[in-house]
Amino acid sequence: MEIITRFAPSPTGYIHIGNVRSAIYPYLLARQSGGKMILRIEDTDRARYVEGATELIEDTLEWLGINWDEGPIVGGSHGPYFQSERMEIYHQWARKLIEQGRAYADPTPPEKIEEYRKECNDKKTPFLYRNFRPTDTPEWQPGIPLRFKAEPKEYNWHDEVMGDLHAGPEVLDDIILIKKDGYPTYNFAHIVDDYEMGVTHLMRGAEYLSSTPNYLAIYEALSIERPKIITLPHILRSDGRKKLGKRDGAKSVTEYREDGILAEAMMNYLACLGWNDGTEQEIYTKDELIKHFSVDRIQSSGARYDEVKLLWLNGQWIRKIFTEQGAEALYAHTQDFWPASAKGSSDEDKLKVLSIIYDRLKTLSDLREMTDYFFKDPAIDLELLKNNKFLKKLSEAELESLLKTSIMKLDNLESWDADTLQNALNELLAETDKKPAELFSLIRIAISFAPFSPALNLTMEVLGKETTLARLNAVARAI
RNA sequence: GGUUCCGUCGUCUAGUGGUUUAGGACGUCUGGUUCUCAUCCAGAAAAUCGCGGGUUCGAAUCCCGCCGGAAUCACCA
Repeated sequence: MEIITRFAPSPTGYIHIGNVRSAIYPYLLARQSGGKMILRIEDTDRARYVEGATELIEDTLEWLGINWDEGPIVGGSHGPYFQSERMEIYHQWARKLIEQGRAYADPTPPEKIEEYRKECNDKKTPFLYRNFRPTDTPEWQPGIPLRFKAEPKEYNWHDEVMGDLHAGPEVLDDIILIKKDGYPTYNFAHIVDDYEMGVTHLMRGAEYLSSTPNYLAIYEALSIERPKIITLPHILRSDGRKKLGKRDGAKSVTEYREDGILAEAMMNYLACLGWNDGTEQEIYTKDELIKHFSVDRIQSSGARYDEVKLLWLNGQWIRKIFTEQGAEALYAHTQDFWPASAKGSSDEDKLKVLSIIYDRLKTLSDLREMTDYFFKDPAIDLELLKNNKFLKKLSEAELESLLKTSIMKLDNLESWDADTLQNALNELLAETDKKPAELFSLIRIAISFAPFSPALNLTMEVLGKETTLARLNAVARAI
């Protein structure tokens, strides 16, 4: 049987890291089985609709490398894929329920319902609408909401992640199927759509766990087979045990892209948050995830979101891409992350800088802070020199003479490559009788005035002879 | 409050009755890689397996109770 999964977001804003996983897992499952993944836009709440949100969702998925076989843009044989365009389908299924006496139009005004609710709260009894079911129900027509007529009983079902679940009759209620504006609720629409679209594996967050018995009742009343239910545990806030949501400052996935997180790292981190293949592997490519993913190894407990580990993984991926795919491959990801000073520089120059600095990057945006001195002369800060823990014991005269000796030595070099420079630096150590910590610190600070930089000979090579000597001279004069 | 789910190092996790002195990863700490920062390498600290009973020769693993946390209880999804 072909596996068909779906990701069904509502276009109410960006996709945040708390809920992308409900797109990643269905994708992995569909791809590994040669099945299909459907993207469906659940836009039945007109009040919460956000212009452009659909495009943002599509863009986010695309960035992550998640493509869909049916849905907006690509089309498909089960469309339309926007719920707002499927009204007639919902109404047909609704009429079926009415004919069977399993749904009724509810004329009760909202204020009255509030009263019922309050009454129950005051008496500290659970509020179940079916206890207040109106006796006299009109013909269903636009402007009146349609409710399911619950037949309370026990439900036992199997969840591929949570195992065998059970719920008593007290959770079954007369939930709204169609709102008074004619739009279906999620509760009804997703059941109809999943069935019509042939979804075989339903993956969704744990927040739907407690309403599942009500869904089961609808499948039953509609006499349709339900998909396998796969409940994904929550991703928790890093500072507590609460579900991570937008209100907790859950960042959008695109925000991480802007911060220089690689899509590969994002996918890797999220996929492994709450899932593992039982081995000790930590770094997974998308293809490896597709190959090794399995639903029965998804955790049933929530996992805390840990940005520090994401950062580590991102560093791993930066290095992995560089060493396995080459400097150019990594460079292709860096366009938006260079400092303003690099604007006029050639790709060739930036590639050279990247090649010696890449293993220091945690995020691509670190480039902005870490590479500025390659592209423009740094401001001379003598305090930085004089307060250095190795240099502060040297007098100004000594510093100046060391610089001049170094300049002379370097100026006489015939070629300017890393090996030649390392040799020259080693010779300088012997000639000046200084420790590496002293001489190298001096030169390093003088040419960069940065808190850190790549190996000295590499930095000098990339900077070039002219720039290196000019900066050393400037510092020698300033002392 | 009702209902439901969850509970192994600080965090993510391995573990499905004995090879477990509970393994790995992030983080932390220490040392090494001729300067810095990072990488990399080596090492350390870190979990009475939520608690209490039981079953068993033997339990993180099975059963019961309790405790703690979370989710949900909308004409939102």
